[in-house]
Amino acid sequence: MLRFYNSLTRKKEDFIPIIKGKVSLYTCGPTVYDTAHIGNFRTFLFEDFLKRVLLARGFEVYHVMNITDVDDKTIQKSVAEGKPLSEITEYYTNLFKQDLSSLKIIPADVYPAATEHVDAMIQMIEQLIEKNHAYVTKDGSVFFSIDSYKNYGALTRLNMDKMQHSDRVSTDEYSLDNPQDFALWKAYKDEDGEVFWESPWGKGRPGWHMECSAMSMEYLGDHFDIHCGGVDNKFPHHENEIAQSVCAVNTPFVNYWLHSEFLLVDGGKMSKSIGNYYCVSDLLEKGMTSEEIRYNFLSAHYQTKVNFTLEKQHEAKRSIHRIMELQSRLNEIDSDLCNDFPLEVEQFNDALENNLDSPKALAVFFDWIRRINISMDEKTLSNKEASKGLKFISYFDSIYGILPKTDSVPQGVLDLSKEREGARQNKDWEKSDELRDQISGMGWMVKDTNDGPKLTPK
RNA sequence: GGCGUCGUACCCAAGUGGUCUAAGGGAUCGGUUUGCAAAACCGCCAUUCGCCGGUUCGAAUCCGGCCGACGCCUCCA
Repeated sequence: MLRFYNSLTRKKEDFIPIIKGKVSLYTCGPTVYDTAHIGNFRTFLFEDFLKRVLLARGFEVYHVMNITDVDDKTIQKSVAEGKPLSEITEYYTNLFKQDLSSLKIIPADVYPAATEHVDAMIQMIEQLIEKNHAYVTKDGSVFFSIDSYKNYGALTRLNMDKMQHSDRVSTDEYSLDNPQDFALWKAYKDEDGEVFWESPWGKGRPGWHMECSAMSMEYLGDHFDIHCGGVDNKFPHHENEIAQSVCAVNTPFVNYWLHSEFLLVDGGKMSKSIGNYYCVSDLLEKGMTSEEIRYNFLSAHYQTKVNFTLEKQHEAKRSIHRIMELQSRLNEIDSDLCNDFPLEVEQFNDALENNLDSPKALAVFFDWIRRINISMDEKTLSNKEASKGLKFISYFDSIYGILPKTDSVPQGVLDLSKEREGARQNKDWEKSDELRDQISGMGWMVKDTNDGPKLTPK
């Protein structure tokens, strides 16, 4: 039985989907005003892991990830660069999708963009006004009245009376019923340039939280299974989303809220000014592979902070190597075809089902690796067990996605290796070592085994 | 100021009342293997879980205090 830690109840709960065997999943996507950084991708990678576990446990998953393509930052950028909003957002949306695919993240079923769902948002805002949960201000903005929703603050348990106001509360909010009311619709201002939509309240654009409520409802229905995001989105984003959605349709909104913790870099929050700021492409350029990035993120539990440092690449590289080494050892055995898994798969699944305990599952997997290696060293591994092992590895990788595709050995390297074998037969060690260096220079390693040389990528 | 998360070996990191004299990975060291290296494989590596008290037959796990780190507090995953 799958169990998740539900942020809403602050308990680990059995996962029971609304419709048996099916899961409706909504994950907060990026604001496409700049390149997403690896902190963002920690969350997306956690969501990918969740999805892969759901799929592996036999659920049918319908996954929606929004693209926020209109907000202050996107508008600012489009004005600053003198380009239409859509040009900016399309550019960064494409970059985002490239990064997703380079990290081997399974794509969502839909990526709805906020700007394509403004009508649905307007409709929802009208419903809220009608039910007295929202009101129009003089300038033509619409605000949600948090006093109209008794359970406001349930997710984060914030005491609204004691909250210290940050100086970001702008002066034009003096007209609000409650200074903490949030915008559903923002009236047009000059700095918005060409960005506006017509609405019953005049020109303007939707507030940030609105898109997730309107789009999740459109694609997943009023009430769905899982909503994910980073912890920082609990407040205000998710809190506001709940308020809007519940008040608009009077049904429960989301059953399970899952939040992933922050990624720290060199012990602190990533920030451009400190310079500890990485994008996926930065890491790839530094020679880190997408598998190594996945390993680093997935070797910690999603609810703990991960401190990312470049030195961790080594650990990832060695661990991945170890798995691949076993895989290639097993591949050399004539294995009987069989559909079973080793016993350890049960513990492995238990760990995953227990709130996605990926480090624990990894530990089980590495325990199994040691057992099989010992058994192979003692030459007591049966063909059937070898076959089970290969199945286990591929099942493992269907969830972690950390084994790179193995390249076939280039002909040039094969030729050199053959030449080196000749030199070794003649005990011409000098020439042999020279050829080994040459092969190494081409990115391949030679291992001299009892069955002849084996070539592996470095 | 309010709310919250966390502190486990040299590093990373599970475990949240008994099977814990605490998984797993990396590094180091020792060994097997090897023409030699490299790689691979095996073994070793915390009587102890930030500190101090308490509850309990029993605590890394629960409670209180202290110290330390980090985050959120109106548009940052």
